[in-house]
Amino acid sequence: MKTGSPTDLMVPGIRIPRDFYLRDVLDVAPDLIGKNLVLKYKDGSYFRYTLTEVEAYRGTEDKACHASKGKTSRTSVMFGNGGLLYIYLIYGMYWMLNIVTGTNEEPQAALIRGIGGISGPGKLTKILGIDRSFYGEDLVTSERIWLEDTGIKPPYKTGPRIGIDYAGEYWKSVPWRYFL
DNA sequence: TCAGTGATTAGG
DNA sequence: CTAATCACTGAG
Repeated sequence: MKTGSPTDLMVPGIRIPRDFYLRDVLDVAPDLIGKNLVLKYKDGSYFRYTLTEVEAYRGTEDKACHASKGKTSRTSVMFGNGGLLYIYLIYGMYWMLNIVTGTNEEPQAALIRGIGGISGPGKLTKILGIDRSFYGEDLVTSERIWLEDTGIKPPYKTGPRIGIDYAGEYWKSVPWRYFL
């Protein structure tokens, strides 16, 4: 069994059900802080890391959200029900891990920016081995990746989202980044 | 500050 | 087909 950093709760919890993800991303994203991300590998080993940093991307209005350019083959999963993973490659090197939220035709997702002691969305997917093959994976039914609720709700801070200079002043400034 | 790196997208 | 873009990272 692989374990995380000393900051991890490292407490097994209960798999989070569908309803959790079907809410608005502005409710789900802060609720993700303190939840455990669990990965099970083919050799039987586990990762169980606490989510420490998350960003919300919300709807076609949000100029920072990939769905603002409409539904494409890449973003299609965001237009479905919550609980599935939206994965994409950025700068030719880094896979981004996003959790789709909301209900049908409400394109939303939460970007996972930090887990356990690992800070940075590109670094964590590299360490976890998350790639293209996780696109559309369902956190509610998957045998290799899911979220657990330990019942602990740590206090969190908020701030503007990172790396979205192209989105314009307003969308750049909304405090949709949540972190420990 | 800046290069690396390649999928995705819009446009011809 | 071409070219621009990019929810990042690590080196200097």
